[in-house]
Amino acid sequence: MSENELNTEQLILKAARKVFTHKGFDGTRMQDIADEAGINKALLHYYFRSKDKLFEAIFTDVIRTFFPQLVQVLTADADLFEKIRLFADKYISILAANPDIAGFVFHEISVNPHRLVGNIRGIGVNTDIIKKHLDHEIAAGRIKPIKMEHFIANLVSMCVFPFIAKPVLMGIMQMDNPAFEQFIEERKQLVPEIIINSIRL
Amino acid sequence: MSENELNTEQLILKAARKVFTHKGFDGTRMQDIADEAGINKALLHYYFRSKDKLFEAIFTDVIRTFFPQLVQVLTADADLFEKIRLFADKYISILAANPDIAGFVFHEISVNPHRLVGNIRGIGVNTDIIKKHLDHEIAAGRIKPIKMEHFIANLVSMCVFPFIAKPVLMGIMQMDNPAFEQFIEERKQLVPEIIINSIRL
DNA sequence: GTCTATAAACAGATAGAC
DNA sequence: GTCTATCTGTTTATAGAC
Repeated sequence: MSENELNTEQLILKAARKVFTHKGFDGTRMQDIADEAGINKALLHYYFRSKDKLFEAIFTDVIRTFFPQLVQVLTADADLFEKIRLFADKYISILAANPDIAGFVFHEISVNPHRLVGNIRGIGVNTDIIKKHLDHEIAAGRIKPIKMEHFIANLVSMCVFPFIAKPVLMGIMQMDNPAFEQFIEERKQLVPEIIINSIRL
Repeated sequence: MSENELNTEQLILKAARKVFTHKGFDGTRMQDIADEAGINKALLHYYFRSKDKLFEAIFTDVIRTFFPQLVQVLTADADLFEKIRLFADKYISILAANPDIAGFVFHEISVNPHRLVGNIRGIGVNTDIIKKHLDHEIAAGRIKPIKMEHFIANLVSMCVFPFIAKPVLMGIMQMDNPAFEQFIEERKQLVPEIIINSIRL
C-alpha cells in the first residue's frame, strides 16, 4: 500500500469526522458517511458496529486535536504574557485548520452530555496551575486583579467564537473565504494584545 | 379564557421553542414537543402542518427575541463608550434569560443554512452605522484605530461565548448554577471595561 | 379542535452471497 | 473484506372517529 493511501478504517474515520463535525451526531446519517467515504453502509457497521461507537471514536479524535496542545501551553513554565500569546496563536491556528470542530464540540456537549461521559471524564483541565500563576502575578503587583474564570473565558471567547459564528460573520461583514482567513490571521496578534492590555497595570 | 392561560397554539409554540432550542432541529422529535406541551402529536400537524413549518415559526421568534433590541442600541445616537456598555448589558441580560438561544441560532445557521434562507434574509445588519461611528471617533483622535470587524467580533464574542460553552465552563471551573449566574452578572461590567480599554488611547 | 390508529418513508443494523 | 438485500424500529405525516 502506497504511503498516502488510506486503508478502509482510516478512510471511514476521515469521512465520519468530516460529516459528524459538520452536521452533528443527530444530523448525520450513516449513509452520508458511506457516501463521503465512497463505500457501502454495511462496511461502517463491520468496522465500528454502531453509529454511537463510530461517533465516540471521532469525538475522542477531535478532542485530541487541540486539547493536549493547549494544556501544554497553559502548564508550561513561561512568562504569563508569553503564555497568552502562545495560547492564542496555537488555538487560532488549530481552529483555522479545523473550522468545524469548535461548534461541533460545544454543541455535542450541550445536547448529548450523556453520550460523552466517557470522553469528557479524564479530561479534567488543571485550572489550578493557571490560577496559581495568575494569583502569583497579581500578588507581586505585576498585573491587575482578575478572576481566573473571567481571564480564561475572555481569552477563549475571542479565539473560538469567530469560528462558531463564521457563517453569520461572513454574511454580516460581507466577507468571502479569503477575507475570513485574513480576518482570522489578524486575530492571532489582536487577541493577545487585548487580553494583555486588560490585565496590564 | 383567563389571562395567563395559553391557547393551544401558544402552548405548542412555547413547548416547541423549549425543545428546539435545547436539542436543535435534528435532535428534536415531534413527540418530544407533544409531550412537553401535554397534547397529542397530531395536533402539532393540525396547527403547523409540518416539522419544518413549526421550526420556522420558532426560529423567527427566537431571532426577534434579541435582534431588534441589539440593533436599536447599535444605531442609537449615543456616546460610543456608553453604547458599548448598553450593548453588553442588554445582550448578556437577554442571553441570561434565554440561555439556549445562542448555541441554537449559531448551530442551526451552520448546519442548515438552506432551511433558514427566509429568516436570515431581511435581517441585514446595518454595519455601516457602526463603522461610521467608529471611524469618526478614530479620525477625531479619540480612540485607537481598530477595524470594525474585530471590534464587533470582540464585543460579541465575550458576551455570547460563555453561554455557548456553559456546560464546559461549569465543568472545568467547578461552578454550579448560582455560581454561573453570578459569573455572568459580573461580565456585564467586565466586558465593556475590556472592550473600552482596548480602544482607549 | 382533539384524539386514536395507521400509512409511508426513513435510518440503523444484520444476514448472507461473493 | 466488501457487497446487496432485508429486517426492525423509528419518525413524520395523514385519515377518520368523536
